[in-house]
Amino acid sequence: MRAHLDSVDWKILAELQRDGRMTNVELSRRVGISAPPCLRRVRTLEEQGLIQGYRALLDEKRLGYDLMSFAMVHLISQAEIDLDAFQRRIDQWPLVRGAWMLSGDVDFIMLCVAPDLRTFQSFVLEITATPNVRNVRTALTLKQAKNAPIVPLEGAPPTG
Amino acid sequence: MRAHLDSVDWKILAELQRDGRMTNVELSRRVGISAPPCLRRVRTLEEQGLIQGYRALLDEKRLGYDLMSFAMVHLISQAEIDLDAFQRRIDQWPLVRGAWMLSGDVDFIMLCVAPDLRTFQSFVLEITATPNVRNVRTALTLKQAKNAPIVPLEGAPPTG
DNA sequence: ACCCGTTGCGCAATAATATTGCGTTGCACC
DNA sequence: GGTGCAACGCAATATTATTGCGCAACGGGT
Repeated sequence: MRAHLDSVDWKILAELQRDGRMTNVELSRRVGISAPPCLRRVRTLEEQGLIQGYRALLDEKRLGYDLMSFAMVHLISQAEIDLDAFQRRIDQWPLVRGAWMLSGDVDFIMLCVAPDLRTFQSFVLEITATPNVRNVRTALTLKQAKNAPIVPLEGAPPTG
Repeated sequence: MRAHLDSVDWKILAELQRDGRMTNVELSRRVGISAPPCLRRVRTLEEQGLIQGYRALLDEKRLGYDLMSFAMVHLISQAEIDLDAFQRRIDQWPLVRGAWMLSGDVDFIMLCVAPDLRTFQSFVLEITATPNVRNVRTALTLKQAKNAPIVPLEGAPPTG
């Protein structure tokens, strides 16, 4: 397995990040090699876990999730076992799209969706009622100002 | 064009959200119709904008972006023209992966990546030096606790 | 400098998938 | 009961994915 990614690999990642359903023929054309080695590279990137998967990007508003909000959670105990317990709790909440453990003031920040404010409010109550939760602050999003591909790839690795 | 999504459409969205590169043959098998109408539905969903695109999910850590952080920005003026100006600024920052305009205390929250702390610090200085920015608070992420598909779809629309 | 193992390329052939055309069916609305 | 629409699925074709294989480039060891 290739130890280091070359410029063709970076191009592949950038292209698939931009359009994950591009055909391999088109992809190979764009990165400048023929289709078979291109596909082999993609498979290798997938096996290495550098490509973790592919997702369709949906319009959540038009699918009934009008509301998107951040929820910032302070816990009472930050012991590892308690952090783990809270993460397992997060996994079980379907309204939580993304979540991050933070350094500093707030312990977790969660990105949540909900069909309406009432649903969201009762969800916040549920979070608040969760063991080890000290308090929850929320911030409704008014508008998504940017939704860029995961990693900024302009053809060159960030470390040179 | 179908006014309302039926259960097959929801299944398609759920499946493509989970695996955006699934072949149409496999997809059609999973949603229980034959391949041609399945593909036609997918195209329609794309044209309607309900499917906005497809993305490969990359492992940002292993691609050299060790650091992920939130940046919460207070602006001085919240006049529409100033909000728009700041959004255009956001678009030009490649380290910003996602950004949301918020209600309440903070005006914008931005999800940023960087190869290292030094790069991130100088980026924060750049944000701070941006016109109309009152202050920036940052919170480094220690760990991504969840990265779920955009919309929770368990086969049924949220509104019934 | 040469040999040799390794790696990755691309051509060509095959397998699988996407896409189109078309006839049929179910259903709402006269 | 007829008619038009919408969506289905079959079958045919076009396009794409995948595999096998031979060749060229590179690097290490003699």
